[in-house]
Amino acid sequence: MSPTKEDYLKILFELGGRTEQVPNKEIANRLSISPPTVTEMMNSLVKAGWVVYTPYKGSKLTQEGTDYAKKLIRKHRLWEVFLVKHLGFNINEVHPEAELLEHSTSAELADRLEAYLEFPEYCPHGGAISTELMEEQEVSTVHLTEAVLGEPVRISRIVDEDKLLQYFENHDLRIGDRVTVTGRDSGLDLLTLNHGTTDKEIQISQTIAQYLFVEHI
Amino acid sequence: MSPTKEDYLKILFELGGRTEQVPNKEIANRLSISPPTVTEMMNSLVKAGWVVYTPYKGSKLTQEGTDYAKKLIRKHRLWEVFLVKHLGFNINEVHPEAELLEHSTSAELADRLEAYLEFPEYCPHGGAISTELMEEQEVSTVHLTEAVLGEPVRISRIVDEDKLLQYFENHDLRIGDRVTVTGRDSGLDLLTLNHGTTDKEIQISQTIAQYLFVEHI
DNA sequence: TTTTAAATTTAGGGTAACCTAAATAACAAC
DNA sequence: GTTGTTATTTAGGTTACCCTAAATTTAAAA
Repeated sequence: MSPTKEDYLKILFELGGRTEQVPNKEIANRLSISPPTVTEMMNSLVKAGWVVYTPYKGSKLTQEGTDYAKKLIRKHRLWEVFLVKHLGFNINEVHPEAELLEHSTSAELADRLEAYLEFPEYCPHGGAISTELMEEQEVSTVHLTEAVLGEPVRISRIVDEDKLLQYFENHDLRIGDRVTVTGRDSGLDLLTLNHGTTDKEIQISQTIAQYLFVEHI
Repeated sequence: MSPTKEDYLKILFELGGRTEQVPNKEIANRLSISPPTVTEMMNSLVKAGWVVYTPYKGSKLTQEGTDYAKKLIRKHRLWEVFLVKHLGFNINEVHPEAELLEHSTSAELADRLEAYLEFPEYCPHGGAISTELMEEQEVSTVHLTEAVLGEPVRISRIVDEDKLLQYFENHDLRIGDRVTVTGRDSGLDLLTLNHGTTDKEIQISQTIAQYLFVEHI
């Protein structure tokens, strides 16, 4: 498996490819490559058994593909914990480092690293580390955009892209914070929140709010 | 820089390409690739300024190439220290792991790792970590095959290839051990040693003895 | 000095992973 | 249901890194 192919599997997982068909365009956008390249790669991933592909519709991960993606994400998150906890990296610096390291990590190394870190449950962005917890987290959390109006939720995970982290940081939104969605304007792409601790009103883009995962409390 | 090109630079350094012209065949052997591939790659490394290449003769590293190779070797050795000291890996298991990790390590990460490890001087195989110490070590150590007959030496470094480590381990040769070369038979490719601690006689292949570096004491 | 052996290069080819431009399919709007 | 827009695929091309077979250069041996 090449790092390139591994990236496709991971992105597919992150875009919901475990349960739904992910259109090529989404993958092309996330990886900043052209759509024809995605088509080509999907055919190759199908041949290798990682993906089921329906032309013009999109791709879904097979069970093997899902398992592989989860292992990669686990490695990624383990490295993030190490980089933050032991090497003193800032939370919004670790993503690109872990992105590289995950592809160079054997199963043996991942297991030993996990033990060394004393079996952390979550990465610095709130993502579950054990593959079992990953499933659970997927069920129990929803995109902030899907939270019920007026009901308080707790921020449990932030998709770790450095620019997004900066955006949420700038709006005083952090893991563990309690917020309540008070308004939604799809026309203006706006989401209005009430911050549980400061009781301040916060406005963020609905599109970007998709990258925040919350749990009802 | 691709991991592939990085490997070429590192091998070149290890084969003495800092001071001497290394023939293509040696590189081909060490990387287990065909000679034409080496020729092709050398032309590419020349164009990028890492290497000076004389057709039919061999290649030497430029100053930039040397510096780059040293940085890679430093990263490699830092990871080895981490894997052995903190993750409990066996010394002869760490080489392949570090071989992968070194290519995914930013300068920032290397520096932080080094500090975390409390600035170790040597890797588990006795190789110097700081780029300055690397130069010094190169001057002060010689291949075991070049040790003066009858004069005691101390084993200071073992080239870290798992198979070699096993070979030396099997002959009770470890870093720090004092030995004296008592005989040399180039026809039979044999080197006879006296082990300083056990006073036993040891016979090893001269070809393989090149991968042991010693210091006169 | 000529011959022979070994190392190296040239020639020609393959796969992976990218690209652009053009053709086609899907879907939404009228 | 035709039309137009958007997504996707097909066609054809590029670069990096690998290969084998054949030609060439170098160096050693006769």
